[in-house]
Amino acid sequence: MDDKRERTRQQLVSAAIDVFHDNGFQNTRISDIVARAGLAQGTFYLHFKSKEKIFHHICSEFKAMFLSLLDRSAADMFAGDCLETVRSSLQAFNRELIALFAANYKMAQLLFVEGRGHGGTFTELFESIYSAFIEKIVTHLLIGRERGHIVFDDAKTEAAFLIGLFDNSLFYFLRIRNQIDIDALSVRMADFMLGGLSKRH
Amino acid sequence: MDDKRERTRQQLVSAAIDVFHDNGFQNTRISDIVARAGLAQGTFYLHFKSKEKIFHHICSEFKAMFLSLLDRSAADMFAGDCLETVRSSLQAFNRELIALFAANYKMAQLLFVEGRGHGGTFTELFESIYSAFIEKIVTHLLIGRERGHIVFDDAKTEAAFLIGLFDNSLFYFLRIRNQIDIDALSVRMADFMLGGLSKRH
Amino acid sequence: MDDKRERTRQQLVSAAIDVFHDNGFQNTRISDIVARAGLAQGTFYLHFKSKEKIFHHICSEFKAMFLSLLDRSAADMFAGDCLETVRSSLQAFNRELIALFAANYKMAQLLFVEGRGHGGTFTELFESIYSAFIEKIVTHLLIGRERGHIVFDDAKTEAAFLIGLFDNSLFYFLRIRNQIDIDALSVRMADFMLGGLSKRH
Amino acid sequence: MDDKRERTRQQLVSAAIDVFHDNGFQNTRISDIVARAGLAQGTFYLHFKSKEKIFHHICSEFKAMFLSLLDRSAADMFAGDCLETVRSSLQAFNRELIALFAANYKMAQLLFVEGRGHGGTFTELFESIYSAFIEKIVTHLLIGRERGHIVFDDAKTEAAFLIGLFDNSLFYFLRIRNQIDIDALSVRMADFMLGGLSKRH
DNA sequence: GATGAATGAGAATTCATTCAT
DNA sequence: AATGAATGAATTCTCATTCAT
Repeated sequence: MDDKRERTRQQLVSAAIDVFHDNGFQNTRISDIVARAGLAQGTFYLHFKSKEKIFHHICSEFKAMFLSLLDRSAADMFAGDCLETVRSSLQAFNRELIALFAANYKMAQLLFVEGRGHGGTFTELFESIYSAFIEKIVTHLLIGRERGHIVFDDAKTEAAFLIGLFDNSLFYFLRIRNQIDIDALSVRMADFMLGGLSKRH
Repeated sequence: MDDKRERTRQQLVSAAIDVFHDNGFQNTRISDIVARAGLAQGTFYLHFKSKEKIFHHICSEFKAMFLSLLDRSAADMFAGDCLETVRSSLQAFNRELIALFAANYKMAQLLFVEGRGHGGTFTELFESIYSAFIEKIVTHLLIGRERGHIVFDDAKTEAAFLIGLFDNSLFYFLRIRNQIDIDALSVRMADFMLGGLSKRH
Repeated sequence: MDDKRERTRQQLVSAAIDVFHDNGFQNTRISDIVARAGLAQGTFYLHFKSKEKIFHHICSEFKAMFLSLLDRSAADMFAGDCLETVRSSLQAFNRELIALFAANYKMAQLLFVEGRGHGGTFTELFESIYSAFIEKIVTHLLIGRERGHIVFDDAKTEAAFLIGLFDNSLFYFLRIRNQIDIDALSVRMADFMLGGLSKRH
Repeated sequence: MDDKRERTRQQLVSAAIDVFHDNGFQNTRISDIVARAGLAQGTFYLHFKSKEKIFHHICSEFKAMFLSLLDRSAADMFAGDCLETVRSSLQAFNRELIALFAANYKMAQLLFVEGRGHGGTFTELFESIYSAFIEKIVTHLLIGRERGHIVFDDAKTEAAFLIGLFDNSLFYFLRIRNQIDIDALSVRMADFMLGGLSKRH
């Protein structure tokens, strides 16, 4: 039955997420993955050609979810009629994004930590997701500026600000504090973002 | 002569910074370091016990510079009389911090990228520097709030925002854009930060 | 199959006994062992963590046989009714001991030669077996003295005499002469021992 | 001055005896020797070509003392007129031999432990001294038998008995008990030896 | 002669990958 | 498909020996 094959594969993936997260990609041995999955060494190679491939598979899964969320949900980030509409769409966007990261915390951390490394095998993957993020934010920032809600010179700089703010907060809450209040954070984050993007008075 | 020993050691450190930065910590072999330094394999072990130790040495060097800058320069970050004074001290602080990171770009990236990884040998080092950063920012945020310059609920959340903003911008400018206008960035960053921390109107 | 694993392990052990015996422990490289066993380098580490561990394993195996023989066979060494009974039990004991050493000549030599070295990793193992030997002999010497068959002041001194006599004879016959007449040697050894332990007249 | 050169050489030899004894030949590094001697690494090679050479030097020194003692002192071991004369010359011989070993305990142990190992670099040295010992004993045993003081079949077997008795007792007293009563031991040893070599009655 | 930093060959060890069962 | 023992290339690390000062 193909179900069985698929189940084994899923065991491998889920074990890999765990041990990659616990030990990092480089410190993880194939033997760690199969041990956690309760399978034999050789079984791994029936499903993935290498450690890189399974890591890629995991990251791609998250990348797909992430890009799909961006498309679906970023649409009216800064596009509202008045500032309060903008604020609430930004809150909503933040909330969805934070929720996605929180629900897939380990995958997200893997991609954003391991991928960021220099010379890593995953730089390409990371940069594709990072620039998609930047581009999407830039697009919406420009819309927001056009509508007069926000003010800035260089959209990419601001996008870098926003992404850093977002990324590091999740790092802080999920890894350092080990808990997160999604609603409160998305609201406060939206306020900070809008404050930062507002006209200086 | 002790000069000779010290010179060799410096060659190793500087070669290590380069190859760690180019290939990442894990992808670097001792043989890469000594090859870049133009020394023999065994020479490495005369100076450092392992790859971990030399990485630690490098990060500690940067950590020391970083903490000393924090102590020296963060003092009046939010402590001015009026908002404009605050703005200019924040700009000054940003400028110094960016300059430090830019001048020691490779070391900084090593610590903030490799150190962030899970299960890495350097998590502890990274977290010590990260929490020092958080604590320092928190202290000054509280002063700034007391003086009425800024507004917020939870200082640590705001600190995470600020650090993320800072860290990711440098990542973006130094690695993706490969150049940086320190003055412009420190000014814009200070504006965004103050905007984000201001009363919502 | 577990049989296969076990067979490989036995190949390693038996190859190790040979090369340790030929070259000595220190002069033996893991590569010598696997080469003799016709296996790959890595295979060694599937079964033993290090050269020390396999040596320990080998010595322990011999130690177990030795101690079991002591328990089984030393019982009435000096416990007979008359001197002639004592003589023949001593002969029997010698014969068994010599036979054990002859049958496991290489292991015995390893333990008694390599183990005796100072600062070696095996001093502890050797001394445990040496003192077990001493204690056992002492016990029986005391019985023999009680029954009036033998005469001496300090049992441990005499035990050291007997063990030296035994150990060095085997060394001489097995290594220097390269052959041994077990029956003749055990008889002559018993005579010498009883002569040495008898009342001076 | 050549005195200085000689003094440095002596420091090396004496340090080497100590560390060889503490760690065994193989576990001793040149760096251990020079560290103990308080000299620089390179200095070693001004005096000895290798670790083997200095070990050889040390053993040869002891070998010379040993062979000279054998020549000087074994002469009338079993040559006396009556058994009591034989007994006292044997005691005297034992006493001198034990004294030599006790005074040069570390050198003696080195030769008799390290040298005995298989495949060692020193097997030749050890065997030359061992067979000189055997030959000397055999010579005198034959004299003793001729004079009717002692009884045996094969002189080499008996020589192996005597040497083992001697060697192992010193091992026991010097290394295990860590003290030795030379007079008592030489007397008791002579008695045991003569008893063992006497006619069975 | 003495120094001690540098060398590099050689040995141990790890682990991704293969393959017979 | 699954197993897990075996493989061997790749890497770290040690230390006797050399050599410039």
